[in-house]
Amino acid sequence: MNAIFQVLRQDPNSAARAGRLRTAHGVVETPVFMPVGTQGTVKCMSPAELHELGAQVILGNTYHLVIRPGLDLIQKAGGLHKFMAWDGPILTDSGGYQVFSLAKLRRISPDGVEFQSHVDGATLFLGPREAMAAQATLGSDIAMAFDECPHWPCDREYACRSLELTLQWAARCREQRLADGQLLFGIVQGSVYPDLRERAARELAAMDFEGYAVGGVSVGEPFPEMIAQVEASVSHLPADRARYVMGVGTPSQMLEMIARGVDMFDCVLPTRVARNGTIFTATGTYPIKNSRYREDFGPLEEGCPCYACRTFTRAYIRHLYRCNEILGLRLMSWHNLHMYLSLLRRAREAIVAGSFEEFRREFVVHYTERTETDEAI
RNA sequence: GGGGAGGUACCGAAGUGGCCAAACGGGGCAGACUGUAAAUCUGCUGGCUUAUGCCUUCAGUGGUUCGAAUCCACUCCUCCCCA
Repeated sequence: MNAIFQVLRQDPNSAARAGRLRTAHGVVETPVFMPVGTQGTVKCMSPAELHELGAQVILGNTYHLVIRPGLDLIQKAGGLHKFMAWDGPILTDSGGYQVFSLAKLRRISPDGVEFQSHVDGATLFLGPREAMAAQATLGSDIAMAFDECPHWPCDREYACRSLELTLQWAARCREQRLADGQLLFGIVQGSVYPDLRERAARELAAMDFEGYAVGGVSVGEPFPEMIAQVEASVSHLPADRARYVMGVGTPSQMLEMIARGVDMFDCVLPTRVARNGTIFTATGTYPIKNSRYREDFGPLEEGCPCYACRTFTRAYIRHLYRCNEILGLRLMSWHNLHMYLSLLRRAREAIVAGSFEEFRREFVVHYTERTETDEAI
């Protein structure tokens, strides 16, 4: 079979599965974590470094790239892959998330969303038609439907109206022509209402997308709420298509979702938090900027094989951070991405080996969302 | 020796009779960050402390005043110019 997505191994003790997603720029082995490269770059990391870290697919963002440098330029450059010199798969977000994050700068209508550019205030319109055309020009491997990501909390009435819009837009996106070989994913919304989630999943499934995403999570809700909405969505999505939870999450959150049948994740956490001086480890996060690491000559994480840990000490990286030295940001980003990417790689190996539940339980026991600082108190 | 400028919290620097435990920067300490308006943002930064609370501070000493970082006198110290 030449299916776009294949489930290669189903975990016997959970809904976890190991899969393979075929894209125009290569095969993606799932479950997978996709580093976020909003403006045509995963901040601090070169494509060569991303390959070395084992990144299989990265994100780009339609809204941001339309504003800067503009589609014309990227078209002249020969598409986003060539422009940014990344030859692997790229997934582009449609700009739907900016409907959420730039709420103060936008106005929603049935045809789309009018944004005021956060850069220069210029008016910009993005709807299903524009977002699809833009992503076709960018030439990403996976395009996302244009959706509205509602805030949390969100009353039922708004959630209903918002979902109505998202579903209409999804249908319009589906009708649009994309670039050759470009895959399109639909996005389940519905806020915290399981019946809305179910309806969204069923209607989107009927539209026959190449893959499905769960949106509208990690918008401030507590984790039990998040996982409930993921379950409510995923359980009604076709099993033979890739499932992608957008904007998630922490290491343990991802494992919990893998156990519920999720295949793909993206999150700014490892890279953003790195630039703000926080390190991810197998036991949780800790702020390297804290004074207690002043004279700590151990690695960022004991036993970690990444370049930053093999080569530099906490004391040194803390010093770089405090002096605003770029290398510090790079090394922290390097380590955090390595932590995320290797975790998902090992999760996949565990699924293939039939030991995912054991792997998940083992990890979660040692991993706490608390920081080492909390433990010390 | 003569003339001038100045000494404020960890540092720089405002403040020149009450609204001053003292602006603002920096530094320091901590926190946040989940489809990236983010190398960003928030809080604390004299002591005691729940405090619209008390105590100790604006070079030092003494004074004027109901009240002084702010006015006066003297002392100490720093810098600049002329000898």
